[in-house]
Amino acid sequence: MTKAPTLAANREDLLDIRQMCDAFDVTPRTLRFYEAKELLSPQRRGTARFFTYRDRARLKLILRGKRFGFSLEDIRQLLDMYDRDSPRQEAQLRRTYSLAQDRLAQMERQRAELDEAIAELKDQLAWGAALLSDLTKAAE
Amino acid sequence: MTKAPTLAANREDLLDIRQMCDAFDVTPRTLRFYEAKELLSPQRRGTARFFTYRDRARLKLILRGKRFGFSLEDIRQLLDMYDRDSPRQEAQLRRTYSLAQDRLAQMERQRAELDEAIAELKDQLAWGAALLSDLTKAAE
DNA sequence: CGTCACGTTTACCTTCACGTCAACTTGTCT
DNA sequence: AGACAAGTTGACGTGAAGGTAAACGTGACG
Repeated sequence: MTKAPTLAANREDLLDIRQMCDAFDVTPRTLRFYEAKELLSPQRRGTARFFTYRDRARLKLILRGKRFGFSLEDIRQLLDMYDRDSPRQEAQLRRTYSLAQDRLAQMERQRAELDEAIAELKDQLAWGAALLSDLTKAAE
Repeated sequence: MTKAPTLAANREDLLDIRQMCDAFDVTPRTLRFYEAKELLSPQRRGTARFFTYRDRARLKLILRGKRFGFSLEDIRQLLDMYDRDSPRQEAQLRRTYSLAQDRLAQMERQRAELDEAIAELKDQLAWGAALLSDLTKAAE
């Protein structure tokens, strides 16, 4: 099991880079890289970083997105969608909204495909199991 | 709509590189690259390539795998799983089998996560829709 | 027979997502 | 104050997944 990311962190807590790395199993380099790409924006006290609840929520979405094969740039464009209480221009909101609709459609296609892939793989496994049991019998 | 990959191709048909590219919407470079990586093994008449039904089935799986964020190397290891009637050593079969079990578990986790992600996104969309309608009303 | 469109090979180029390393602060312990 | 661990910036390196360009071969057509 990979450890739960929210291990004893309240909404108002700030995590330093090490806690953040341990919580999400990423390297410091990765967090700095995401900050440079404007995917995260930790508080900076002097030069040190402190990651807020918002950063943690975003990082969770980033890592999830990656698992589904989205690029960081793709992900960046969508992250704002999840940012409920940031000020918005209507035009920008409309763009984000329609982008999110597209993404939803894409994810639903992906789900259908995933179901299909799972069914196929199960089929192959059944066949493999049968073949293995044949081999075992033949060896007696 | 992207065109159906199996457009008028029977199991015994051989496709040349152009037909293959058109059918799957990839470039020749990609097909040659996959061949070099031993993901595909088209017939070679002299220097020319002809892609078999097996190649087409494999390419479909390759592209699907990519959409789910798997690397080509990941995919290569699994492709043999789908290769029903290639000769097998028991040891190798067992490895492949257990690898496929792992992959199945991984895909089922991914499916759960995808459902969650879809639910969240829908929620955000509903909220966005409400916000947009507010903005529209306020503008009247 | 020329040439024109494709296909092939080899080699180098590019982008993304980080890893690695050096040089430098900064906080902490003693 | 000295030392040590951790964190930071900046530059450069790397592997995956192709793109691009040059040089050559080859079949089809007029």
